[in-house]
Amino acid sequence: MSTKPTETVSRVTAEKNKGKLRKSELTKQTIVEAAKQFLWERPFRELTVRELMAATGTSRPAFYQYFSDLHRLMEYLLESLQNQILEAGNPWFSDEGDPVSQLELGLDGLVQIIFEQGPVIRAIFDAAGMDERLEKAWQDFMSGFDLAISQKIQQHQAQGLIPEFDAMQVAIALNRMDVGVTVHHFGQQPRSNPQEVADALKRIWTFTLYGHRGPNGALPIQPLPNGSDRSG
Amino acid sequence: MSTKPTETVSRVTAEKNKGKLRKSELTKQTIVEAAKQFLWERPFRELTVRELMAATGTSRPAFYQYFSDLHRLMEYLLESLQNQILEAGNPWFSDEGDPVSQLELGLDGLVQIIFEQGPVIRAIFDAAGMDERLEKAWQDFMSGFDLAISQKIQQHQAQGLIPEFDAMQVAIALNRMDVGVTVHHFGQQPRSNPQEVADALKRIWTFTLYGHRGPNGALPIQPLPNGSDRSG
DNA sequence: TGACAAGCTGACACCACGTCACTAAAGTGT
DNA sequence: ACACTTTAGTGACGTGGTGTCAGCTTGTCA
Repeated sequence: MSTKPTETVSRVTAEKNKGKLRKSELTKQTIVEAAKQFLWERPFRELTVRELMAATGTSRPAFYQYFSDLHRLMEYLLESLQNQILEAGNPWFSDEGDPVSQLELGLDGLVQIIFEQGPVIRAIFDAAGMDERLEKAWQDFMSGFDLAISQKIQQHQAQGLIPEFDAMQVAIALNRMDVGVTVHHFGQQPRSNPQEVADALKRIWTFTLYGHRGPNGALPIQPLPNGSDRSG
Repeated sequence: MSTKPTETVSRVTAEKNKGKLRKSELTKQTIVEAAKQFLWERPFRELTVRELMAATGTSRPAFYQYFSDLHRLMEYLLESLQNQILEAGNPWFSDEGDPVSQLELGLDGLVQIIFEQGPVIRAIFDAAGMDERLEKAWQDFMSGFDLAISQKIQQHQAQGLIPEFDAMQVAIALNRMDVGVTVHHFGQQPRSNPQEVADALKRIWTFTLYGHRGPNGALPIQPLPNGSDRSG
């Protein structure tokens, strides 16, 4: 976006590269893949430019042609991740179907994605604490979800599906829970069983937002005079 | 514990030091205080031994007489914290009174403590991602709560106060939520209003565990679809 | 083939770290 | 108060990872 190739190069690229990657782009992807592979086995704190580049076969200084430091590399990974999560993320945000089922679907999808790249996500999370700019990027990433979730809550509150409470505060809490839980369970091998994790998250989300029973055909919030509420 | 003073010193200490600190202990506390003060203003990643010791007035190498590195210093802070949290922590774990009220009391206490030392706790949290041993200590710290909470849940499940579900998974999730939320809100200045934060946490905990009404026949939280439940 | 750019590299200076041999200060017994 | 021992503190050093830079290769096109 801000750094665009020179005129000469872009012309050449247009002529010659029919779906073929520029060498630079190829090297960059090699670095990214090596990093992912590394992070799948060892934590971010042990990643060094030297070792990373040794794994790619090119020299250490070459790294700096693509990323100004390791945190920028993580920022790059975060961007890719963000797209994936938003995309496969959340049926709940659509306005179709029963909210509880859609919420559960969304959580299943979220857990699945994070499960698939747990260690890499954990690395981004860890790295965010070590670099101001990456931390900011992570916060923005999270804030986006905070906002989307709180808006959805408010929408359902307006429809009477969810009781009144401070939507943003609850959204922030549930969001932080999702991150903490998935990083905990999937951040390093051996990873936990995603189904159990998803079940716990679904329970907390649905109980908190919709009460302990489904809203479809049943009152989302029902006072139930006598106490028999279990049998989940 | 492991490092105990020599025989001579301990005898002398017993005789002469009536509440008077040894010089070394004094210096150590100076370092700890300087660190806390620093972390109240700037993140852990910017803390260096040089700058820390400059603030204490003693030389940089002196630091290593008390802590083998900055992460050990954070580990020391974690230990102090642990005591405080366990202590003032959780009325819920006692078996007296209405569980929902006790849970809410415990959460209020927890939020209060974390509020009071938010930036320091955040620093420990950040630092945990940068050092293997500190990370282990943090995990143990968290696991302790996971276990205690899940046992309490199981106990209340046996009494029929809480519906059946995987207690440990839910405990882990709620615990990670607490950490994520409090670090988010209180980890740096300006800190959020602790009351609002506590309210959100209380809602999620109680709705998840006890449903939206108290198990004691009382209504700890008014469900009231129209009503405003957050007074404070 | 000459010329130019893209990609890559060896070598460098930098900075924070952790250690060590040593000095200074504090404390202890007479 | 003194000599003596133990504890506390320091200057100087080597190490390892970082980020940069001038220059070398490689590839491409006229």
